[in-house]
Order: sequence, then structure tokens, then C-alpha cells
Amino acid sequence: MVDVAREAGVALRTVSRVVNQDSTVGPELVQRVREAIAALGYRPDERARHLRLGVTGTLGAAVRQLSHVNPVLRAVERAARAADLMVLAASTEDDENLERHVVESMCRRRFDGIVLEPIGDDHGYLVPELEAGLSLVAVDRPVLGLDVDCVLSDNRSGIETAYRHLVRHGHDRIAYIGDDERIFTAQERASAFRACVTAHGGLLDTMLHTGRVDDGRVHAAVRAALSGPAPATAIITGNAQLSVEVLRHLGADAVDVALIGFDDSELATLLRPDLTVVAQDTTAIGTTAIDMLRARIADPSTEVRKVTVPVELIARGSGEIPPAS
Amino acid sequence: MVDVAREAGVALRTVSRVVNQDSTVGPELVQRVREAIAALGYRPDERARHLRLGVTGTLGAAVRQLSHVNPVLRAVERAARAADLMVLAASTEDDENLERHVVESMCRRRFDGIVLEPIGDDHGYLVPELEAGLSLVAVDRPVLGLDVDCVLSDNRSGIETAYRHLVRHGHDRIAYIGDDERIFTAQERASAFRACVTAHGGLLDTMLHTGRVDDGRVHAAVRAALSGPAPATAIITGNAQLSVEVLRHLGADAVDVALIGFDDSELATLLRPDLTVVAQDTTAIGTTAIDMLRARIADPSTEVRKVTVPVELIARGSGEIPPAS
DNA sequence: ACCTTTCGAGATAACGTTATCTCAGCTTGG
DNA sequence: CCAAGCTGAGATAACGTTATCTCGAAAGGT
Repeated sequence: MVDVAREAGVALRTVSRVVNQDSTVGPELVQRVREAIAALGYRPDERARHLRLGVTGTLGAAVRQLSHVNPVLRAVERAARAADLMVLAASTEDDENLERHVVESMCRRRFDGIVLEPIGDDHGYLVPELEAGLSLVAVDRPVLGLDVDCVLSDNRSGIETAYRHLVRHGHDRIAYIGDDERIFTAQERASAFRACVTAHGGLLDTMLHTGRVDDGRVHAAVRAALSGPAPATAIITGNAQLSVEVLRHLGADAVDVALIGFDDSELATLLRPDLTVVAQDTTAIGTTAIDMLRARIADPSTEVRKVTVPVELIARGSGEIPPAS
Repeated sequence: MVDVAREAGVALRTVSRVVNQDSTVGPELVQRVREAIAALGYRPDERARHLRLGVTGTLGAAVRQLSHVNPVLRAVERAARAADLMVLAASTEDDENLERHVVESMCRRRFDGIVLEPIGDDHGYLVPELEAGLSLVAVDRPVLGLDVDCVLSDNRSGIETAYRHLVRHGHDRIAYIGDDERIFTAQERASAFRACVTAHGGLLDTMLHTGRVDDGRVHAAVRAALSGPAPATAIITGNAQLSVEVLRHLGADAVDVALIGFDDSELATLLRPDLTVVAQDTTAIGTTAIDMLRARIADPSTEVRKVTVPVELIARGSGEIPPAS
């Protein structure tokens, strides 16, 4: 920049003015500076700019796996772009230590705010950052033990809706195959399922199967649910990955067992019958997260909000299969 | 930092030494500085650090869609992490203007290097950046017109392998349904297919269908390929998305038509029969990209390399269906 | 006892920006 | 015709780090 100033024969400050489109520079000088910039191949350095300005115009997104389908992240990117903010994302790989490393890196880089899919239940490392003014919004899961903005899906009502839908189609013995209950969403969904069964006067017995997603476990769960004296006639799955696994193990039986999957996915319409799902409103989640983050950045004293976004049941066929006589 | 120094009663430089684990600080001072850091909630500012150091220890990844399945990105993140580099990723949404915006932002932030999935064919905006020392590696597609490091899959041999595989299983009339040939990989794959048909003495006729992925077009292509006096008995698809679409339109016929899909995917083993695919070695692509990028960062005069990574045919059933008698 | 080496720690000057203050040269109105 | 206001542009001081140089004191060798 100092070279550009020398080349153009102006003061350093004037180059800065030209670069920032300040109107108080005469057209002749603007021209000279422009030429000098082109001649010297000057490229502004945002590090220095951000350092001086205090803000970076950058949001961080720490998600479980960048390279997985994540429609919320897409909405986050779009909403941020609309607000002229750059989103830079990194994976936490479902690893608490990596999450901490990623988030702390973003803090040291002084990102203006962070969108986080929190992992595990100890987020103590966030406390000093929050005290120092970090703007953070949790997505999909809350930050346990900390009073932090968050945007969640209405997991409970998703399960309830699915359950009622199956009951309305004549099912009485409905099984649930879910993820490891140490995961917040899995816990919420399983607990909602328990409440449904109890309210409906049924027995949990062989109807509830949760745990780590693992080929053998899913297979065993499907078998257990469909066998015995009172086999299930319908299954609800706890997430998209489990829908896939359950379908894999159902095999040809898929046409006889009603199935509702949590989470919509591309393959839902590839199957026969198409998969009935409880779909999250990922666009709403993403845009809400950015709105909340921007509000907090603008005014750190904004009171903490916990937003729950409704889910929607999309009937496509698999959830409307009647119980085998 | 100056506050910490005052609090601890030491010089600024000494705080810096403690933060950077410099061994030339007495244990007593280290202790005092540590306490001051904790008391004041000091958090180092990487912007200033990077400004002073010149490097940022950060790589950018500009990919088409963060929120899509992208195993190459996963490998890139892992390889970078192993080298103690942080990867920050952003989507280009298949939009040339957005690509430019994202890449230029990363340049202004002085990322040490960028992994790019290039879009379109005018990358002139990169020239001044490269001249100014930008380290860049293109992945999946080359940067047309510019001599830049890149890592590509062996698209041609993937198609050839699939073609030969089908011939070996008795097929004679093999159709190809591919993506828009304005996309580099789609062009390469379609062109390889043309060469296969010609070499095999067949007619392209109703056998080659390329264009934008669109419901109607794919449907029409499938119909055209399977009808007429000499219908295809096997289909090769140009990418994972097309495999899905083609399967959707094949419907119940899927058991009668041999199918080989380009790109492996989760649902390949969900179908019956399981999908035979040409799988890219995404791990090799990602790690190679990072290796090349690191080499270029270390020595910008390294000569430009264009690496082609082999692909592998994974037979799972759908590609071994014999031609209908 | 004196010179040299080693070591711990401080002072100062960058890195590349922008905000603030200053000032010279105009215009403008009474 | 002059004071007051405006306007374009320069000088200087930050922003928060780290590299370099310097210096005093302690340790070691003759």
C-alpha cells in the first residue's frame, strides 16, 4: 500500500480512501491510484483491515461433517450471504476435542459469530469465550448447561405426529429404532416415543430399540421388532441413516411393514413405496440461526432465545401401509 | 496483551514468549503471566499474529456445495489436519461469480493455499492472484486455460472399464446417460463413451444421452434407450445423481437392465440388486491435493503437476445382469 | 580477580490497515 | 474584502502481534 502511494505520488491515506470508495478523493487522484494499484498488483490484506476495524465480517460454522448432506448448513450460508457475511465452515467429526479445537480457532481468528452443532455435554470451554463476548448460536442440539441461543427442531411433536399417523392407519404395535440416546436429538425422540406408547396403553417391550448405528444392532432390532408373539406392524426410525439401514434389513418385507422415517432425504422418493417422513424445516432453522446470530452480534445484551421449529409429516406411501391382517 | 504484561509486571515480549511456549522464560515469570492471562481472560488474536508472521496456517476449500456429500472434502480436511493446517470451507453453488467472490475473499484473507473445484471456463480472475503467489490446487476438474496444479479422476478409463465389464457380461447395446457436457467431467465421460462405442463397432444412435439433469430429460432418455427396434440391454450413468434418477424411472425394470453408475454412494447397497459402480478414490484425491498444495506453499517454484487418480469398478450385482434373451 | 560466555528479559520496530486530527486552498455570504 | 465554512488530502497514531537488538547479571575458565 505504501508502494502504491509512492507510485501514485499521494499519501498512504489516500490509497486507503480510493480502495474504500471514499468520495472525498478527486477524480484525477482516483485515476492515478487505480493505475498504481494495477501496475503494482496490489491486493488488500483483510487481516490488517480486520485488525484495525475490530470486526471480520465472517461467521464460522462448526458442523459434524461438512461432507455430509446438511440442508441446514446450506440455509445458513445463503442467509449469511444475503447479509453480506462470509461463512467459513469446518467439521467437528462428532469429536468433542475437535469441536473445541475448531471453535477456539475460530475465536482466536475473531470471527464475528459462530454457528455450532454441539457435541457431547461438556461445553465448559465456551464459558470464557462467551464472557469475552463471543456470539454463538447452537443448531439442532442445545449447549447443555449453558444459557446460549439455540434453534431446534420439534423432535417430540415429530415423533407424536408419526405415531398418531400410524395409529390412524390402524396400527397398534409400533416399533421405534433410534440412535444412541447419548445424542440429544436421539434422546428426545426416544423419550417422546416412550410417552406415546405409554399414553396409548401399549407395552414398550420389544418396541423400543436405541443405540449406536451399527449394522448388527439394526439388524437385530428389526428382527426383534418383527418377530415374537406380537410383532410390530409399523416402524418409526430415528434419523435418515437409520431409515436406510432399516430398509436394507427389511429387504422384501418393506412392502408389508409401515415405515416412517425421521428426516427427509433424496432417496425417500426413490423407493417403492416412497418413504413417508417427518421432515425438518431446514431452511427455517438455518435462516433463524443467522437472524439470531446477527441480532446478538449487533447487541450482545439481547436476551437468550431458544427457538423450536415445527416439523412436517410428508406422507408418501410407506407410512400408509395398513397392518398385515 | 499489554494489560497482561502490566498485571504480571513483565514486558510485553515476555507475555508473547509465554504464550508461544518459548523456553527462555523463568518458571516464576511463566507462572505470574499465566495467572495474569487467566485473571484478565486474555485470548490471543490470530489476526495480528498472522499479520506479523505473514502466514495464516489456513487453507481454503471452495467446493460446489458444502452441504452435499463430498468425500473428497473429507479427505482434504483430514489430510490438512494431519499437517496441522486448518481448512475453512465455503460453497460456490456452481456459480462462477460466487466462486470468484469466495476465492478472492480467501485471497484477501491471505489463506496459505486454496483447494478449488473450478466452475466454468473463464478463470482469468485467478491470474493476478497466482502471479502474486497464490498457491492453488484444482480438484475434480482442471482450471481451463491456466497452468495450475490439479488432481483428477481417471474418468476415461472409468467409462472404458464399465463398458468392457458390460461387454464381458454379454451386452452389445449399451446406453450412456450423462450430465451436461459443458461440465468437464461430463464431457470427458461422454467422450470416452463415444470412443468405446466406435471402437466396438456399435452405433451411437439412441445410445448416448447427455444434458442437464432434469426429470423429464432423464425419463425421455431412459425410454429412448430402452425402446425401438434395438433397445439397450445395459445402461451406464454419468454420476451418482443420474444413477438415482435413472433408477427412479426404470422402476420395476431395474431387475432386467444391467446398470453401472459412476460414483459410489450410500444407496448403492440399499437397492436390489445392489448397484455396480465406478468408484473414485476420493481419499487419494483429497490427500494428494493437500500434498501438492503443501509442496507448492513450501516452494512456489515447484513445477506444476497434473495428477490423475485411478478409479475402481465395484461389482455388486446390477452390472452383472445378463442381457434379456 | 578478570574476561568471556550464556541466559533471561526488556525496548523498539515492524506487519498493513483505518480513524482522527490537521491544514491549505477554495467558495460563499454579508 | 474578509471571516466563516467547506473540501480534498496529508501526518500520525493506533489495532495486537512477533523479530531483532540490547543489556544486565550470573556462570565458567584462566
